[in-house]
Amino acid sequence: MALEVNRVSLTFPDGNSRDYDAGVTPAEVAASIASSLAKKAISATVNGAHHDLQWPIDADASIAINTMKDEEPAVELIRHDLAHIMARAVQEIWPDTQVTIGPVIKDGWYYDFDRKESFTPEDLGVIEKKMKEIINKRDEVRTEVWDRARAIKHYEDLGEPYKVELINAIPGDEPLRMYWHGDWQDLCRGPHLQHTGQVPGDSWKLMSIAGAYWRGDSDRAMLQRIYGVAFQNKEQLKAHLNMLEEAAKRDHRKLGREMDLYHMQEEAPGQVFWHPNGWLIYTQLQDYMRRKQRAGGYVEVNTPQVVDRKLWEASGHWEKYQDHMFIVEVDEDHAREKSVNALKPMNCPCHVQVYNQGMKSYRDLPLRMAEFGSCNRYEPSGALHGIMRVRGFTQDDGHIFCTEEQIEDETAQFIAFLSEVYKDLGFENFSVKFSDRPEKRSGSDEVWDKAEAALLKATRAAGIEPELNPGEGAFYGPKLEFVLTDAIGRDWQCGTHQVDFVLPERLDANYIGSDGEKHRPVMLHRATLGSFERFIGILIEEHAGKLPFWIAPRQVVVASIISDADDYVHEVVAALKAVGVRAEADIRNEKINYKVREHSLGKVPVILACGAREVEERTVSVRRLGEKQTSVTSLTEIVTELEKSATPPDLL
RNA sequence: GCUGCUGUAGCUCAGUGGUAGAGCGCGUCAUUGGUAAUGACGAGGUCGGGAGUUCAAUUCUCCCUAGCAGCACCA
Repeated sequence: MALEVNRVSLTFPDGNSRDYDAGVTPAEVAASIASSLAKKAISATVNGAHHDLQWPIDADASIAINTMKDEEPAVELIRHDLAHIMARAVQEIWPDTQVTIGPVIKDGWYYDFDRKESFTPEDLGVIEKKMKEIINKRDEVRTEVWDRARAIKHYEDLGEPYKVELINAIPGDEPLRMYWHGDWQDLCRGPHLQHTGQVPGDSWKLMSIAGAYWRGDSDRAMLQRIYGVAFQNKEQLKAHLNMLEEAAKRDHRKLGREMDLYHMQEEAPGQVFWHPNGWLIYTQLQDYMRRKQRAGGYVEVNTPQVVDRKLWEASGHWEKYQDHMFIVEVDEDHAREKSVNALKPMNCPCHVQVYNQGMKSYRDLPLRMAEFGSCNRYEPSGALHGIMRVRGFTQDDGHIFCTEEQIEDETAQFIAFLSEVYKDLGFENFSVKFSDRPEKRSGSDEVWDKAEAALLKATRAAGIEPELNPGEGAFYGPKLEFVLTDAIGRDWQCGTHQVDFVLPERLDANYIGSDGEKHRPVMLHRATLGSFERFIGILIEEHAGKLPFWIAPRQVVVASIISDADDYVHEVVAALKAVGVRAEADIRNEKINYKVREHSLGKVPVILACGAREVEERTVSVRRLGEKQTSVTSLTEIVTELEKSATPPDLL
């Protein structure tokens, strides 16, 4: 047969297909359809994958040409090209800067640079201006595939060692793709736009500068990272910036002050001084959890705060976490040496001590042991964050001692338990992550295989397909993490459920089986809220301070409109208090407008105003937080209604 | 812990090489007002801590400390 060019058949979204010469690029395909499409095209989706317009197609495929109207590819390319354009701008302004990597992230992108001088906030404006110039130049974007040696030589000659290292880290003989935005070049997987002018000039913004370790390794160079956000159009950018502004108002640190919940001070970094309002939330939550746990078959214990290092050595924590423990040394008069203790950083070893008292039978299992355990961890200074990441906190901790056969059922029960609690507290959705064996760990691979398999199986049996978090498990076992997000979308692990075959071994826990022999129990570490501190922080941000009535620290303010109503106000407050509602009188000599404003800012859910009319009719004027409307209700009715609202959900 | 930024009245923030200012809040007085700020007057600060430079430091330099953003860490 004579030599002929191979043909490929491309199928379009409408189901029609057309034949092209093999090696045809999506750009050529677009041009073959319409020149207007060729102009508007930004990329293609080929067999479901995002494809550069310049990448040749060698086999039959499905194809869709993307334009700026296609949100997903458009946003992806805008952000990705902006990363390159920003890097080009930075190198044009400061040629001694070295470039590293610049990926697309949620809402935008970042790029990491190595430069002697620090970028200043003012520099962001300068860079933005240069980026706009580059966009206006409408420079062509080109791409070529290079072999490894050529690429390495290229970057060595340019004095870009980070790029050389990146290439060396790319596995095997994978071809390397090079991109040019005008004359500026970067190593990049792609795809990219056709020219810089396809990036909208006004739908993005540089946000901040921060440090970041090269390749995420704290032993390596600290680079300077510039973050940007980008969207399809100006309106979306505006909406995003507006959202951030609104989110800042929900920050628990701001609301904590405004609602007078707690404070922190220099003498006790990372530790909370709870004020009456905050402590009300805390105790309300604790009372609720205590009831739930009792109903869930847990026994509650309490264990010491200061514990000799011997126990931590036995558990393995001394070896692995000593730097993160608060050490307490005590000189004892007649002792040969100082006694060295640590504030407990967690409760598990203590719970095993309680378990180990007396003989346990298989009939005692599963033994569910709970403690509101106060812990102290010397967290790195940079990790502290309001009350969400602290050095002194209390876990709603629990350890379930059980047999291997009981793991699955106990896991399923816990997931159901946690879901109920989260729902009661206003969290319908949460993400679940599965963390498997870390590099630094105790226990044999065989034990880990068993633990991971058991936990995963139980989770799936509970109808949850967790997101995989490789290598993030605890040193003694795999973890299930229940993650909630704060006002600006940062993830926080709250609940956790962990399988542990290691600690019972190290601390010699056992039980007598039905065979009359000693056996090792499995330990399940679990916390529902995680810590009260973090959970309350999340709770405040989730509800923007407008907490569910039953958990709100201040529930009702009864405000007088005229002083002739004062006696009646006190009567209303007394009636509410009598049924367990947290009510306070406000009979200050102030106008009702003033009182309403002040208590609204204080996030009081219900304001009951009383004037001459209410006194006369034995009613109250009800104003609920967030509503402009008021309504008049009889005293007896509102007392009944608020009594019900104040009842915790588990008691309804 | 690392990089950068910040720390002035209870809060939010201005300001200056010659020991400080606003608004809100707080106190007093007047006002009894119907659903997000009534008015007048008044009190309140070793300008995060220490050292240095200087005739003089809240201001400039260095160290420490705490906070903020991100990274790293998170039993």
